[in-house]
Amino acid sequence: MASKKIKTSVAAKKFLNRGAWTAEEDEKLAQYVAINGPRRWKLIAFNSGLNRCGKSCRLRWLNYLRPNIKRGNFSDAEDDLILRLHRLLGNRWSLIAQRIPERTDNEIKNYWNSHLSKKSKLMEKLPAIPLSAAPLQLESINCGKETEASGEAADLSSDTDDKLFDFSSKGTYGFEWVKDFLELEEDS
DNA sequence: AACGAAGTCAACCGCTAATTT
DNA sequence: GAAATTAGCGGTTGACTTCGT
Repeated sequence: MASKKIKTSVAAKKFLNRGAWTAEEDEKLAQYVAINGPRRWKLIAFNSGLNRCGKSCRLRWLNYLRPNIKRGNFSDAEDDLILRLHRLLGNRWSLIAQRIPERTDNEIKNYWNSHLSKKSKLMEKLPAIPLSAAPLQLESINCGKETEASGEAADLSSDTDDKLFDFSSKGTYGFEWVKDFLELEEDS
């Protein structure tokens, strides 16, 4: 059954649009999601008249069309925060993104791969130099946004250091947990 | 000006987890 | 409880742009 399903899926894919989204497609998707909400992406893809798969629609919405997405250059504070979060969380891009307002996991991942991974390696070679010469400017980032994601990363809370990884008790963008982490880091 | 190398980033793929039936 | 469906994640690809020669 699975193989039949795969064959159907491959055949169907031949007729789906791929590649870059047009402004017209963006508009269709945005309109449909505004009315019906961002769920059941397969239905969204079908009902909105977009010749795209649901996965593609979801990605486009999450990374470009949804409100409150900041695009363009990363600030020094964001750089610094990403570097620190990556040291803490590794390649858990979605977790990192949840703590950097208005940035998507895909954008952060790309930014890390093209910019920060080099910077990070450089830092490792120069351990005496702190990650940032300036103190982390948490206030400069929009911290007021409490979201549904406050309970995410609960899986991490079962890790070795419960206090450090207990995100559930902090506001998603409160950054209190980051301060806790940085204090622990500095003490060691 | 022309060309190749390197960098960037939007989009896709495969997989797993979560949810629904 | 099992199967099917949906959502979400991280890695990778490939088109496009920029840079260096």
